[in-house]
Amino acid sequence: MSPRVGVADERRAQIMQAALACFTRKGYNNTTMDDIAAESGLSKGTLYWYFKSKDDLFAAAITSSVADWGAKAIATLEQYPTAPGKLRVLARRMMDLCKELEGFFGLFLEFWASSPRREEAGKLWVDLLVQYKDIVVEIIEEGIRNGEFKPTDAEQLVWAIMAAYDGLAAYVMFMPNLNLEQVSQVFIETLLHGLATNGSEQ
Amino acid sequence: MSPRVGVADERRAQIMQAALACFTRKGYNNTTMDDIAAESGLSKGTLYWYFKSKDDLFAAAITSSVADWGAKAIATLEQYPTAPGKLRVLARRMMDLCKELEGFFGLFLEFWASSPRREEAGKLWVDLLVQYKDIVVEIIEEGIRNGEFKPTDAEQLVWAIMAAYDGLAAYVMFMPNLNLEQVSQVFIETLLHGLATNGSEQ
Amino acid sequence: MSPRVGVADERRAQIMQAALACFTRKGYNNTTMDDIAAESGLSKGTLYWYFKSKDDLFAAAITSSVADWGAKAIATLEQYPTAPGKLRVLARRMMDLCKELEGFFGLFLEFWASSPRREEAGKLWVDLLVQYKDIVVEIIEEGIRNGEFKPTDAEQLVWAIMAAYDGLAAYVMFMPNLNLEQVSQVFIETLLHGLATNGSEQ
Amino acid sequence: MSPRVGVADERRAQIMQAALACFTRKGYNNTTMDDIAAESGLSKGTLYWYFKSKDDLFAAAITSSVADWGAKAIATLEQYPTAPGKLRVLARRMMDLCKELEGFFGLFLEFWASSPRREEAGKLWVDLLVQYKDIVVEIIEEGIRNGEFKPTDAEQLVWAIMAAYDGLAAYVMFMPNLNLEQVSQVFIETLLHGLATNGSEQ
DNA sequence: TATGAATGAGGTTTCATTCAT
DNA sequence: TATGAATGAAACCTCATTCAT
Repeated sequence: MSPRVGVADERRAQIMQAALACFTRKGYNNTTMDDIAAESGLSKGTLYWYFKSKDDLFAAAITSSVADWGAKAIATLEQYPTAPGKLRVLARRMMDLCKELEGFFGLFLEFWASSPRREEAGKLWVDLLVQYKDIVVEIIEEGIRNGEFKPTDAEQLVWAIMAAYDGLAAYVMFMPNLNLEQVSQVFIETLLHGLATNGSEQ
Repeated sequence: MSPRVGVADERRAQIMQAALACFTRKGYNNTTMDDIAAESGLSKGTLYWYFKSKDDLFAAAITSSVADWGAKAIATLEQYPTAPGKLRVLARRMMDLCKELEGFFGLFLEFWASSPRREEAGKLWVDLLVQYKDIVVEIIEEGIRNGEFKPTDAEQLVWAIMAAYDGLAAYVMFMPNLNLEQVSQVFIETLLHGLATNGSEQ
Repeated sequence: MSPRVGVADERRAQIMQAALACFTRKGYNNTTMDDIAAESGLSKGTLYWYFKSKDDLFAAAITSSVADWGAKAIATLEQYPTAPGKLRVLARRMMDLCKELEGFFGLFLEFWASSPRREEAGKLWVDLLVQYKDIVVEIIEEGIRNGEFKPTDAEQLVWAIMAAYDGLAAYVMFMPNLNLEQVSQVFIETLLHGLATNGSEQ
Repeated sequence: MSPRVGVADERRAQIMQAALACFTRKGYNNTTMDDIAAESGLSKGTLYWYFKSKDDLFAAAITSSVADWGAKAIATLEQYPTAPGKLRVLARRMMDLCKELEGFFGLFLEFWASSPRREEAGKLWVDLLVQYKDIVVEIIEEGIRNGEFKPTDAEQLVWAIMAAYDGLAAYVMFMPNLNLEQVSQVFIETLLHGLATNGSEQ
């Protein structure tokens, strides 16, 4: 009776995927709804059947994509017992993210800057950032409680760490030669060393 | 003939300043040439007399503005003898920059993402970044040579540090509550601690 | 087979009613087939099963509605013996119509003006107008034959009278304060006085 | 120095004229900005240089056109001494208007009905109507004061008269055979007779 | 019969750029 | 030099209509 159950979800996914491909390839402003229609193999009208506007489609696409990744990252962390171990893994995952999501940070910034209603547009990103920040803060504070790390204002530090990775994700867009793995490793090891309680090396 | 030169430069400066004001206020895409004409008190035609295109005007405006700052930063550093001291000062200057230049990183990213010829547009930023990177790398390597810092791949680390500050500059645009000073301080102290040779604290 | 007929007619009526509600509320162009689907509680596809096009649905809806009223009006007239009496009643009925049908004249005019095939669209209205005109002409000519009215070119006069009521129906749409009852009464009494044979007042 | 003084006004007039031609030919909704651009020999962009929107252009065009006529009509009236004489002239002028302005009433109704902001759109017409109404009311009340007409609620009567002419102007659009002159004459004479004080014929 | 997803032509508007003066 | 009128390509979005179930 309903062989078409989920057609709507499928279509939405199909459209968001096409949109993401176009957006990352050409940027938000340079991507036209026609581009997305062509990429998805659907008509422009259909795009508007599933999404209210270009803005709406963008937000949906970027959110779902980032959310997917977030879930995976958290799951992975569970298995690592020590705080430094967790941070190292997280760092590696973030590098992957930079490649997988290819410049989402820049993409979002473009969207945000171009949006006449920046306030609103910004919330989208703030929500995601805060969510991840909290996860990392918890790891560090746990490390502090365990005596692995020395007392530190974790919240502030995490903002800087996240900003570093977002910034690198952006850098790599126009500096493809940047060796993200090395950068990330040197960075995270320096930080871990800086966080370490004296005499303890992990 | 030569007195005219002054007029032309003045006009260019006048236009770039107006452009910068508009761009930072409304973003690259949302700023129209009409906006800039109105802000500068000149006519649209005049804008095109001094600048080839909107792209061109943007590049000129952002470059001159950032270059100004670069010179100042370097001059300041001279006076501080130790590497950690220099880094601390630099960090403080970078925070100021975030406020002064109000989200130039985001602005540039938007411009880059929106530009059909990204390659070209990216060069603008890469040049600036490399320039600053070299300065900071030199400081750190000096510290290593002095025995203040332990051996580290300075180049890689500096990319991460710069990315962090650029990222924070972007974050603060849509999270005005972010306390940049604290973030910067915790961040830089952790890094300095991580760089420090054992037993030595600065 | 025959029991189905009832269902079909019911559906048609249901749709026309919903259509009329939307059209009078928002005008012809501003009413979408989606609006009508929502108002009728049916799907858009169903609308097209019963009506060939938006044009078609409009014509059907407006015609059936006006036709209903026409029948009633004629029936009422029978009971009044004198020509002036009939005209007075007709005037009162026309005022009611203005309210009941809320600006059908304007609605039709919009439809007609928007229709790429005006010729065709116009016929719809001409047919209705001629039909009513003939009724009123007959009343006046009867009055003339009876000696109640002085000889007059009834046909021409009736066009003006009908135009007046249609025009008022339109006026009242954007001048809701217009007191239709008073306007109608002063108008009709002046006309009746103008038509009256000397010495006779009704 | 300014051979181009008045270029703006000239262009505006040129555009409004072209717009009016298109609007009366094809209706408001069926006229595209491309049509007007083609008709005026200008580019679409230029249309928007002089007028904020299609609505705006429509309002400007219709207002200026009707206003032109109004001035002429009033001037003509001065020369006729008696109230009936004035009304007869006015009637004749109104007939001319119907032809000259070819269905402005219908055009406006379409515009009004199609406008999402009807309130606002309606004001345009109300203002014009009230203006003319006052002129005619004044004529009739003068006639009453002179003893030419019997006491009557002039205001109400005039609304009906104006509605009749507007309605006729609309009728004639889809009934080109309607003999406006005769209709108008029979109508106005009947009204004048109805208004006349007993024993006086004009 | 009935649904609602899918279509795509076409509309209004914006805006970077040019050019006559 | 400077102006501002003029251009026109292109973008987003709507909506009457169709069609596979």
